[in-house]
Amino acid sequence: MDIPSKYDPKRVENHWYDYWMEHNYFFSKPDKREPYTIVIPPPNVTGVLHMGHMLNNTIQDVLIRRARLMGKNACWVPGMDHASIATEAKVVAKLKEQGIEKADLSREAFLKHAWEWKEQYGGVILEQLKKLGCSCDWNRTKFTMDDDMSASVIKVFIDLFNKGLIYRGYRMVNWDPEAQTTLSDEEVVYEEKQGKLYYLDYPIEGTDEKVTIATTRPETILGDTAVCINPNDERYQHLKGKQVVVPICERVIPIIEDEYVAMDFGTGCLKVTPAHDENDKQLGEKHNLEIIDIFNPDASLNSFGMHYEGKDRFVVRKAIVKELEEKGFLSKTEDYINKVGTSERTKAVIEPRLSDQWFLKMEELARPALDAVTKTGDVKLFPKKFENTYRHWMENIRDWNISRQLWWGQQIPAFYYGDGEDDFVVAATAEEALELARAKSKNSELTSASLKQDEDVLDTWFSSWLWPISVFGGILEPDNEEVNYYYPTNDLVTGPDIIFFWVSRMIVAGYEFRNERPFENVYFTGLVRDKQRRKMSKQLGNSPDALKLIETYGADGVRVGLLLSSAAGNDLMFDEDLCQQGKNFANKIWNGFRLVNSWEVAEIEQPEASKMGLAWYRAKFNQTLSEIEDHFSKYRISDALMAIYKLVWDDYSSWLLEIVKPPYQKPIDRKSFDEVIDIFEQNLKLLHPFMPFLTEEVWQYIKTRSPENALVISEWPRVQEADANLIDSFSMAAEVISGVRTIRKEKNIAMKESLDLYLINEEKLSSNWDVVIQKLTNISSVSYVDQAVEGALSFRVKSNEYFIPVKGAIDVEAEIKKISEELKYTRGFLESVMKKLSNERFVNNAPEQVIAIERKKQADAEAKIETLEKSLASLEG
RNA sequence: GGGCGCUUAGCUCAGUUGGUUUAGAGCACCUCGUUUACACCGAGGGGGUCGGGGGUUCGAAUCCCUCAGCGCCCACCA
Repeated sequence: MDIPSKYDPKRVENHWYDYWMEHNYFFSKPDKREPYTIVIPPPNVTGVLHMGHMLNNTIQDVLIRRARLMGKNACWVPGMDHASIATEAKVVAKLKEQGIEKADLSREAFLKHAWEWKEQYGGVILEQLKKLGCSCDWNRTKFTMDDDMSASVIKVFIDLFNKGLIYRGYRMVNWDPEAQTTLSDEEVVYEEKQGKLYYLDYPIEGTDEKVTIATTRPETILGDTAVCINPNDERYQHLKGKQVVVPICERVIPIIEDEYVAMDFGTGCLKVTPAHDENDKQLGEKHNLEIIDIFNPDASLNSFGMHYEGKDRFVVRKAIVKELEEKGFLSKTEDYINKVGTSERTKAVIEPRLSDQWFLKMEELARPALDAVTKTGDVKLFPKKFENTYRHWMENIRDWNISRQLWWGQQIPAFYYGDGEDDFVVAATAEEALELARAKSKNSELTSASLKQDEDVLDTWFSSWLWPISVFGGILEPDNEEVNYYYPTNDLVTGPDIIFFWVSRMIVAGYEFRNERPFENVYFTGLVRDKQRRKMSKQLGNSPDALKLIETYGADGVRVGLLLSSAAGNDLMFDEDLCQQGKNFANKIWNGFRLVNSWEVAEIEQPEASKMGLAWYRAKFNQTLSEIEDHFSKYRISDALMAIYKLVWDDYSSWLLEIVKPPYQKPIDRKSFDEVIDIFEQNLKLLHPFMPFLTEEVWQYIKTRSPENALVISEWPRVQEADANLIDSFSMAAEVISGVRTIRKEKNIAMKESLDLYLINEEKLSSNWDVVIQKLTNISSVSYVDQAVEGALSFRVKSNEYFIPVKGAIDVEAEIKKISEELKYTRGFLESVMKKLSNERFVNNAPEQVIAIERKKQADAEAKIETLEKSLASLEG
């Protein structure tokens, strides 16, 4: 039977994924085993697979698959996030294409469209994750707007409201005029923009004098309700108690005094617009100023904008500057770079806006979550550096604006029965609300028709912060079997960009609603960038098509490529060459299998070389395995993979297989063969979390396996003691092999021409390795001698000296040169050692062990120098 | 403006409490090779005064100071 020399991922990947699904290997339910749980960071329902997802989910799959192999009850919960702003924007855009305006639809009609959209387009990404090999328990797929998930959100809202932690407030919020909704502070991105500072003259009422203020937003003068000076400002003492006239609208406003004003910025005179600036609003409250809101929700001017009514704020800015200039109010303009808040989602410039919003008090809630990371270590962040970021945030936490002026999401369960500030109740259903409202208003005449539910929905993160609990029903049924078994989860893998949005809030929710951490470890991946360190983005078009990559390199190749150079928290400079490396590795493993598979087995004696090689590999394997375990324990996934990569490529393929390989067209002995197969299977187990498809394919090719014996559910090898002596002595033998190969190469001696090897065994190296050396270098005899062999090529390993007599004259001069160089290096080395040893203070202060090491170095170097000098003398003599 | 972090071979990074050869890996590079698993390969090789300067120490890539460059987070005085 012919096996192709190239591994073809396309041929096998779908097959094995179907096989895994068919046999329910990813399915998890509570049992006696130890659980190992990961909840997926739910991708947006609008999302398509990009490189960030690939990296993130590959890491999760590695962790889950390894846990499964370790005999744990591995449970990876997949799902999607309803992503209110993003999704609503997509649906609005789609409707617009069909000529439908959201404003013309009822809430119910819009939501119907939204759900239709979700059913039709949503969740593509989950199908794509399957292509990547993700072993999620798909039976558990959750959506943050599933009935039970929404019910959990509402329950939590009511609970927090009843605890007095949720309040309604008329506050300055970040308004996105394009999406026409509020954003939380975290959703605002500040960008440096070249702007101008306009100096405007305000006439002082009843005089010919004027006062000059500086502003970046001249259009807001129509909302001015005061001018403020610093009471300590010598320049403006004469203005105290006076009033000024606002240009254009000619409103008369007071001059107030407050130390808040910086005397050294601008003119030291500040215009106060309480409706459109957070600081101005605070000034306004302090000084009882009128609030004049001049904007419509879309940031066009309203009737306070006078002749600018209906025009956009930026249009008005230009126009009003012109008008001010014409009328002589503009004294000068300066270039000014300021940071402008923009919407993370729509990129629109944020407008500070006063409105009724819902807030969650965070300070008290945050405390246990802060301690869990910074004090008790109940929650560990990888890499650790993010603990600082986290601490800083949690220590300065602000109240969370949880209302959004959207329809797609969980509608806030507040019901109004009157116009008073406090005329509302919070309840899960309209019926309960009515009952509460009747009691609260002491009006038994109230009917459901007179109740009006709050129009707004809750911030998407207000549902996803419950994710690790709510996916197991832990909010609605806090004592159910599932949540008791799976919660707290083990590892969370996500990006550092959502540490505040999501990670910190989940920790808060965990302690508040279950009195327990939501997860033990958080692994932060880096950002996937391109070769030039640019972020991957649609606009730049530098983001490769994820599915195309899988098509080209195979899922395993892409997984390995992504993982090879991505330490936790480090950005990954993605380059397709990495996937090529992954693909090459897959092929290497494939061919390692092909070779073994081609061997004919016979009942013959096991060659000594094979016996040695196999014993050595066992030791090497165990040594590497313990390194791998160490890497995993520190979440150094790339390092773990690299260790396996080298084990399989170098130790297994290049050394072991070459050592045990039977001569051409000769059979291999049964014992060696069985052992190689066993070793290969152990390798496949280590590789499986990283390269699930290839390894399962090969695993099932080696032997016929029943579904109970699939690789995906086999057993992760246990660390056994590694024989360090075997490893050391082999590495010396490997150097000898390398020495012979170098000579062959330098002298152009073909491999098929056999050679004789002589050695002066100063190191007392065991002769057991001779058979291995002979086999790998085609040496026909090894002889132990006391003296240098005349007229032979030579090389040294430590203080051992090796000689290979060759036909014809050797190039004495070249030999002398080579030896002289080696001598020079060794003498230099010895010198550096002696410098230390002859330093009294070193000898007196350094630990004994360190001195012993230096003495050993000295002895080795001296022995080697002696050898080299002898060789040199004999050559020159 | 405040805070955190980074700077080690061409590239991406290791280097664990300062001491195991005058610094390691993978990739890339160079040379040779159609050896009967694999050219998606094999063998061999070159390449770094550990960002600059100063200090502590018997000893510094590793600790301290300083300068330079880069990145991230937070704040946001018109």
